[in-house]
Amino acid sequence: MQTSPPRQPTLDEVAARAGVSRTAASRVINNLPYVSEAKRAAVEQAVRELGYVPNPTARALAGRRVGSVVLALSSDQPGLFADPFFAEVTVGISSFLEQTELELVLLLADTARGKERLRRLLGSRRADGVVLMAVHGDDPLVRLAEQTELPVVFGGLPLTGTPRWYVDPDNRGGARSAVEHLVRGGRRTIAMITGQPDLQAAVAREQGFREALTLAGLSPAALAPGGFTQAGGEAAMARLLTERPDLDAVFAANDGMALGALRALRRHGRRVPEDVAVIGFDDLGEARYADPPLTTVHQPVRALGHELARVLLAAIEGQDPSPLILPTRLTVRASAP
Amino acid sequence: MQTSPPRQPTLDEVAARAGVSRTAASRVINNLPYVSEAKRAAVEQAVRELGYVPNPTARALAGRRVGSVVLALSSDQPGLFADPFFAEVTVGISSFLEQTELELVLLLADTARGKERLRRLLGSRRADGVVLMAVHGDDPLVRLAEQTELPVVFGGLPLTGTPRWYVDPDNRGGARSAVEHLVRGGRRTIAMITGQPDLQAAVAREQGFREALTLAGLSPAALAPGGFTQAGGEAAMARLLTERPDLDAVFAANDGMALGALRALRRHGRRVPEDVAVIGFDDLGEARYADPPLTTVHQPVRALGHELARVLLAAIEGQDPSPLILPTRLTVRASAP
DNA sequence: CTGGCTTCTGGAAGCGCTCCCACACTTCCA
DNA sequence: TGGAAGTGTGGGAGCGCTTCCAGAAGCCAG
Repeated sequence: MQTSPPRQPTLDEVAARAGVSRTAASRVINNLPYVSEAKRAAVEQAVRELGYVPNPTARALAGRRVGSVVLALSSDQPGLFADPFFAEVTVGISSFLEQTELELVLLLADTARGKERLRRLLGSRRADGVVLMAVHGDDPLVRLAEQTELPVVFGGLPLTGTPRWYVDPDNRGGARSAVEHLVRGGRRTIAMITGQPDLQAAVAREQGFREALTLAGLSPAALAPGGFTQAGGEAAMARLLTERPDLDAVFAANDGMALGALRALRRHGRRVPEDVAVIGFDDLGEARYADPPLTTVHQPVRALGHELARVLLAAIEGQDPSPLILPTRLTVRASAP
Repeated sequence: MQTSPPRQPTLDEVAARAGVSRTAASRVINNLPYVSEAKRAAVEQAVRELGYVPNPTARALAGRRVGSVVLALSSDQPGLFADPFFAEVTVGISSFLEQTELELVLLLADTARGKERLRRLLGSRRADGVVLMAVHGDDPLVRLAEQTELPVVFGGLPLTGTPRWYVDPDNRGGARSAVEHLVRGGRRTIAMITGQPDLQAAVAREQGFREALTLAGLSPAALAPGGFTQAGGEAAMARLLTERPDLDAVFAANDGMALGALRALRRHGRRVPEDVAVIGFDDLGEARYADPPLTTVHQPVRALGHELARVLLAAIEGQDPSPLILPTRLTVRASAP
């Protein structure tokens, strides 16, 4: 036997207690004009006394906004979210949303079911907006996302086309700065471990790599795909060493692959950085603790999340925020001094 | 000028098209009895033709369930969610929820505002249930969570008290198995790098450490807190070496600290495992790639998420699922063969 | 054929809120 | 001094769904 369930007070109860109409009470709650100071005060007191909290469900049904935004990863790799990159982005988004009343819904669409859910979501007003990340190659969701009236902000560009709203790290510039650093350090035989070719970030990093080499009058010593994983990077490095035993530097499209490369180099008896310099991309904490500590292109991951949320909010509010390219910056450590 | 917004069809429209009452249509949608086969078929066809999708907001308002569960981290460390542990748990939860219609709301309550939001959430029916993780020492939310009628499942036990529903890895047993392994390997002077004393997991791991030593007729060589961070682990290891230069093994309460310990040991010229064996806890991927690869207590993190979701669902459905202790298992690698 | 089941059926009352609108009362300026 | 414009005020119609309830229809034992 319980005491009667302490039902949440409703707006009607607040209004009754304050001696005003529900409409007036609603205006006070939402901080709208056309309420006298006296009534405003009365309502505010009633709210305090009753511990009133607006019911977001009712609000969503009656009004336009739903009160939540979705962070969706549309990937083909189950568990991709476990990548620390996304966790950091999520923290950034969440910390921005904390200043608002919006809730963050996580939609990890890495299965057919998940994708179906995301598709349905885009076609209906069940959230106020969507941050869409990790879209691969020809993901049909990209087109869907562009057609829906729901504001969709892309975290990272899709492989083709340019969405209306996006926030993207400067992948090309970052890759370029890495290569420039290697060239400045006297390296001439520079290879690259590339990421997945159906990810725009991987393509852009490879582009930057090639550009910088061309500008320096060099050409790539070799390239090998590493699939953005540590194991893949290790294998790729081994292949590169076979192909170009004379290479004196390698640029990996992310830190995980760079760490794998370090392992492979060690196993093959190459000293880092004396024989081979290594540069990664991301700077996600693990880089600092690598052995040797990894020189890497830092990207402001948490800021990325922050900006994604900011842009999405602006879009929801009917503004037309401009897309954003976030600067990246080379962090020099021992692996490529 | 836009074409008319392609509003989502409503249940009324489905009912009209199928030539039945809204009530009947609702019954079909919810798979309830008392609808003739003929009407059922008609409604199903109308649903297909119209592409009808129930509006969860309206559903939530009218019915009892809200259609979402909350994953809340009540911590004092902003950005704690960036810890790969939580990302993995989240993946586990999400993959379980994918089989249901429930959405996952993320509430990172690491600020006063966030905690206030969590408090309000617990006091209102704005979600169907809550998974609460990372509660520290005397977090007042624990009491609140126990009082609310909202089902709350704890991921990891709070420091004091035993909640009605929880899923917890076998921290004590895992720590014990680590120490037993060290003792079996001939180590006698065993130190520990402990976690934060206001986390039950840290306390339990220290307990297991002490128990196993006692059982082996030994006593702790030394203990030093490492705050669960890599940098903290590194500093702690340095202190341990000063205090007990003769130690031949160290158990760290998580992998991050163990990695820090590896660095410190290397810097101090100790060989791992020849001079000092190192064991960590968690086995989160980074352990495999450490140098040397880290022996560590594996805990089934994704399964933890999975079970949390399962238990929560059962609780929501009015059952009284039993709490769960998930087994941990020592993974032997080179740092403590 | 009657009464008592069980199975259908749909009207109507909400869930708690927002917002349109009609109306009242002030200003303020031509 | 009339009325346009600005400020308060609350009634009421929804938002799209679930669910209660009253009643119709079908079925079988007595």
